Amino acid sequence: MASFLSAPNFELAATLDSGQVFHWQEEPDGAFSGCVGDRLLILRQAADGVLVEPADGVESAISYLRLDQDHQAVLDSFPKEDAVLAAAVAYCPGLRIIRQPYWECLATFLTSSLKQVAHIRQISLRVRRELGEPRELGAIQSSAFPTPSAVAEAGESRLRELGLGYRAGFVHRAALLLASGAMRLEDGEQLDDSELLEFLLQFDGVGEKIANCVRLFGYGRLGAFPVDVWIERIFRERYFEGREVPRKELAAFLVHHFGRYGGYAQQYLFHHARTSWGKSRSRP
DNA sequence: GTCCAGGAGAGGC
DNA sequence: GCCTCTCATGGA
Repeated sequence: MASFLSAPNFELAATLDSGQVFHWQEEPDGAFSGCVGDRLLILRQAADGVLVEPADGVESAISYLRLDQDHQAVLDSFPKEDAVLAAAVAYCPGLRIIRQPYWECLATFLTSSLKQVAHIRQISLRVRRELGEPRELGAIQSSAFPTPSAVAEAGESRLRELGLGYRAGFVHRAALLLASGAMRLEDGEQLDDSELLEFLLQFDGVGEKIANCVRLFGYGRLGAFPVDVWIERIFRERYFEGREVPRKELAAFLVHHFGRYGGYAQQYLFHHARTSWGKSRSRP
C-alpha cells in the first residue's frame, strides 16, 4: 500500500541520479527502489508529489528528500544576474539535495575519487550487496549500506576484491575508527562549518573536495561547495573565459558569489553540465 | 587501444 | 607554499 507525499516542483529521477547517491535502482515500471538508511523504500514520481511504499515510510522519505524545506527560498537566494546558474536551474528546477546518513555518505565519497559516476554506482551496489543487510519488499530486493563494523570486519583485501582499488585502505581505516568508537561522526553535528571541515579532514583519504561532499550531502551544510573536475570545467569555460582558475581564487569567488545556499547552486551546475553537455565531454 | 573519471597524499623544490 | 607523480579500475 502506497502513500502520497505532496511535493510540488520536485523531480525524483533527477534527484536520485545526480551524483549524490549511487544505489537507487529504476524498476521496469519507472519506480525507484533503494534503502534509506536501514529501510527499503519504493518511490514513484506522481503529479505534484511522490508515492511512497510502504505507507509508513513517508516521514523518512520527507527527510531524505529534503521535502521539509522551503525550496523556493533556496531558488530565490541565487544571484539574479547569473545566467549560467539560471539556465542550470531552469533545466531541472525540482532537484533537491538529499540528506544522507553520515557513514554511508563518507564511505561512498571515499570510493568516489578518480572514478566516474557509473563506476561509483557499480562499486556502491556491490559493497551493499556483498556486505550489507538485505531487505525485501514484495518482489523487490535491496541492501542497506554495511555498518562500520561490517566493513571493518570484511577487511581491506575484501574491499579490494569488490573493486575499490587503492581506496580500500581509506574506507577500511575509516570503518575501524568508527567501529571502535575512536571517532564518532555524530560529533560533527555541533561543529560550525569550518570546524566540521577540519573534523572530516582527519580521515585518511578525505581532502577538501570529499569533505565538502560530506558536509553538503551528509550534514546538510548547504553552503559547502565541492569542487571537482566538472565544476572546474564549468567555471573555466562559463565564468572565466577559458582561463585556468587557481583553487584559492575559485573558492573565494564561490563563497561571495553564491551565498548561503552555494551547495545547491553547485548541484544544479554539476547536474546540468554532466547530463546536457553531451558525450563529447569537451565543448558544449 | 587510449583517455578519463564528483581526488588525495607524498615527495621535491 | 606550489608542482608533479602515483595510486586501480572500468566506462566511453
